[in-house]
Amino acid sequence: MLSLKKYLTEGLLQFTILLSLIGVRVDVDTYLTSQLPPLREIILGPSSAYTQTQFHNLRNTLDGYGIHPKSIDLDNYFTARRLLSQVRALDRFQVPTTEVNAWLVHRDPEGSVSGSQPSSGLTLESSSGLQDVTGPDNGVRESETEQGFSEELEDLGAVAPPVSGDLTKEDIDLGAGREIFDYSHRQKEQDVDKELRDGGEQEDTWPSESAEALAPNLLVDGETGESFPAQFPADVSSITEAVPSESEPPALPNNLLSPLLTGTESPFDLEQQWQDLMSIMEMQAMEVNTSTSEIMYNAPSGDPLSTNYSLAPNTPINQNVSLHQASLGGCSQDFSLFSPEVESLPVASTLLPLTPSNSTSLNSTFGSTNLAGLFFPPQLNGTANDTAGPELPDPLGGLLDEAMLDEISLMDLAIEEGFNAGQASQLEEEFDSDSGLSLDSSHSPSSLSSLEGSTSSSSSSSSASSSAASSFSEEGAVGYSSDSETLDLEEAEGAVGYQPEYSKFCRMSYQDPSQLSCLPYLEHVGHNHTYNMAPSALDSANLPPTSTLKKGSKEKQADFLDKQMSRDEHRARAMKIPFTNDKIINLPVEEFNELLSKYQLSEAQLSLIRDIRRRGKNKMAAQNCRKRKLDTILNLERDVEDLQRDKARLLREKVEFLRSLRQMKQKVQSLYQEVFGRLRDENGRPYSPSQYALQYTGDGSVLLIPRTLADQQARRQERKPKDRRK
DNA sequence: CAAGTATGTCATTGC
DNA sequence: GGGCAATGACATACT
Repeated sequence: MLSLKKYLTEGLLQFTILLSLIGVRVDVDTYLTSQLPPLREIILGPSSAYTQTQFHNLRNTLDGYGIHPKSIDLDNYFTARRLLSQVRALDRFQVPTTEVNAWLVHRDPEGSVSGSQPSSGLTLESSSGLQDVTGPDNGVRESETEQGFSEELEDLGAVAPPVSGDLTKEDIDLGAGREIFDYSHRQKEQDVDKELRDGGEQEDTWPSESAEALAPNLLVDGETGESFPAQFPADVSSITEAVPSESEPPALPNNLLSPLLTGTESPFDLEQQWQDLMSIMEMQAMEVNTSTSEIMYNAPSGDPLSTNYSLAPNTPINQNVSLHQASLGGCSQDFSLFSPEVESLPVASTLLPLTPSNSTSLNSTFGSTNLAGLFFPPQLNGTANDTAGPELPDPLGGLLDEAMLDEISLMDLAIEEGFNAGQASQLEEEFDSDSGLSLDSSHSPSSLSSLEGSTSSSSSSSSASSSAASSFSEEGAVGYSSDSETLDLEEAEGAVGYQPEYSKFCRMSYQDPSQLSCLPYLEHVGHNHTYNMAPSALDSANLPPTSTLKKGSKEKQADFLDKQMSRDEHRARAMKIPFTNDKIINLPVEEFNELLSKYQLSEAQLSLIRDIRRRGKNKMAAQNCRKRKLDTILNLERDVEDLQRDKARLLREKVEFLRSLRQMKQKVQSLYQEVFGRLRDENGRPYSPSQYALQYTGDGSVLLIPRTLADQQARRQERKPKDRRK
């Protein structure tokens, strides 16, 4: 019955409306898809490389490479154990995870990143003394980790029941509704109607209430006055770390964010959002930078060298790696450090610079991963060694830079998606309200008015039985509850054996006679847009049943009914049509023809009867059509709300991801510093960070290699993704 | 009185 | 080809 055209039209309409209402494309899936793998790798898989590092066996290895055995004493041993346990703890780092598995994934067709094994340097061999965290253990860990995520997410309120499938369900509902108005659906609508009417004032106050509800979660930007989620600053801080704000704050946004920003059109004021974001970032830049530098270098906070150094590495990398490149799915070995498992997840990112997607590249990639190179990008090495002096430089600076760059790109995505503080908080509020899927969750005035409109159109009566009447009319999908003359008409028609109001109320009455049982509730429905019966019927209707009434009231009623009669009813009366308009309209064709044949009707009468029938049917069709339209709009509204809720939830999760990632990086960095700082050469002197660096290998061992070698490897690996990209 | 809304009606289309 | 449902467009009444 439904034509293809209609489906297409409605589908396109819905799609268009959805897009326009949402305003911006929700790329969170893409983001998550690309974002998740590294995290998972960090958490689940390759991170074992860290834990497998067997520092407690340093003595043996160091012996062979010229480090004096005496330099590794028991203290070092236990320290290494402690560090090792800390590193292992990274595996259980709590990173929110949800139904990300459901998101569309992309596989990066690009090959693996291969590299050469370090040929020299100190090897910190692994031994059986370390726990094996590979193999089955990973699975256990994964489940544990995910459980931890879930718990944390629940604590954060970031876990929402999947709402996927709603759209599909709605589509089905819509489809069915076009042919037969589902009774339960109507009942629901009508219940909602009732609620809305009962608590109409609530709806009006909703916005303010929601605003109040939002208040606790909001922070107000001191500069812009805009409010943003309380957790947002934490997120921004991670970004702030990545931004070399002290060196060239404006350059980064321009260079990094503009490519994507300009590439997408958003109804939101991106510029304003960016300004807000930058203000937030700048507010936090100072404290984060100083604290981070302190942690990273164990240097006095006042040490300008170390502080500057912590910032300096960011600049060249950020400039070299633009988001534009990242969006091309280019590889960066930096993340391969964390994510040898990336190839096991069909999620090669198109947005993040991490993708050793070839499954064979795991060992080679990871084995060749030059930790020092990661931590000391070439640009950094050159400058840092010169400027930072003998003091421990930032071996993790590069890693952090890259990762932070990702954060920037993610935030850029957030901005691109129209994510601003106000919106996020709003969405957050929506997300908190867990009842979005039900119809009554449509707080929007429009939906309210729509519901009211739908109700009033079908039953404008204010009597006590209005709900029942409305429900009935809704159910009948005709939209017209009949008038006050129902009883009279029934009795009048009863003489003829026809009950027009029944068929009028229950348009499908002749299809489903059982629905007639609901008719008595309609006695007091008090308006009349229906086609009245023939004059004779009307006359008779007004007399006998109301004989107990005063004559004046009867006349008044007659006048009232007269006024309530439709034009066609008047015409029918004028033309002395011998049966009711309801019969004319609602009778099946056969019965209708039969009825006509029973009377000797003039051509004018026949014409009028046909017109009445046509108009009457069309009137009901129009009402049905409008009701359908209304339902469609309501469903779309609900879909939009659902999508917005999903978006808010995903953005929240993104914030959590970033926060966890930042913490993890800081921890790795500090551990690296601690480990490196405790290494001693044969003379018992510490190694210079400017000359040596630690490098993890695929087998879990850690090498202490000269920095020059590390730089070479880093450069080599850096070139490969670029070449492949071309 | 203008604007918005609700409803009826007509014309058209497709089943 | 008639009957009919659906629907866009317009008219009208009402708020």
